[in-house]
Amino acid sequence: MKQNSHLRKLGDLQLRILQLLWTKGELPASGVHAALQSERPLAPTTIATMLAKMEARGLVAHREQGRAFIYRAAVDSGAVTRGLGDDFVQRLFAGSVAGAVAHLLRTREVNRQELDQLEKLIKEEKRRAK
Amino acid sequence: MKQNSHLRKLGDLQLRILQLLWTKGELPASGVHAALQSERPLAPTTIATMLAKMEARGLVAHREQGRAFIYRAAVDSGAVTRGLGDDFVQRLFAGSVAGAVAHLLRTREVNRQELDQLEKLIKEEKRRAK
DNA sequence: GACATTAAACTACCTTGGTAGTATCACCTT
DNA sequence: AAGGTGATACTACCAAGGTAGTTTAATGTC
Repeated sequence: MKQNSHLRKLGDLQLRILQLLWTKGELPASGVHAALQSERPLAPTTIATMLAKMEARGLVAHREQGRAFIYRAAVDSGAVTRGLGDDFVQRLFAGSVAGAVAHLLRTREVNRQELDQLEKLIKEEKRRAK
Repeated sequence: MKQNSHLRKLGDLQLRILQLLWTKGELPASGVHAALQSERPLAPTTIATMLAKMEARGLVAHREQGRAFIYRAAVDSGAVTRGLGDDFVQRLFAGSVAGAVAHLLRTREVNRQELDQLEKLIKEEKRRAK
């Protein structure tokens, strides 16, 4: 069993950067800055610093192309989502996935169509769980 | 609509203390320390400091009984769960509750019985959402 | 070759959760 | 009255996320 316990905590900016790299594949530091510019008007140095910290933590990696650093994600999207999901379920619902799901469904608006899809998903899971 | 955006972030210790107060109702600082002793062997001063910080943030409140401070939660359990849930859904699934639920169900073991209950819950939601 | 441009490295801060040592204060006991 | 005990107050630190200024290295341009 993979122990992704180290990616249970992730700051907002770090997560956004990872999400960006997951969709774009690779980006120079300046490209990350540019892409985030509209939603987060940060200084280029801020992005560079963050990337360096993230690399030290093993979240991203880079290669050099001339003088530019091209960054890419070094952790899997699924693993991160999984890790943060574990944290959520663990902290608030004592590890009960069903409890977490029930809370989400009960306290939020989910439209008809989505409910249908979820119902179908549950049927599949039942079949699989046998 | 209540905007509980301020309780979207909560440290582990802070959450544990709140959970304790929600179940116990009221506790002196020393009682909080005692109750958490086994799972977190922290100094009494650590608990006291944390409670003070939490009070400054409006998470708990206290009354004095003699020289003892009796603490109680100042925020609702539902509101906190809701806030942290919002954060989870927002950050990882762009606000899609169905997406979050689907991920949780797909990537984790949920036993037959729980799946049955969830199925029932979805039917209820459908009826309500009409 | 001097210079402007651009990207990154280095350095420094602020904030917050978490942790705890030391000081203090009120009360109880003798 | 003196001293012990229990509990909070005050103060200080550390680590990590986040933010950005200043410096340095490489590139292209005139």
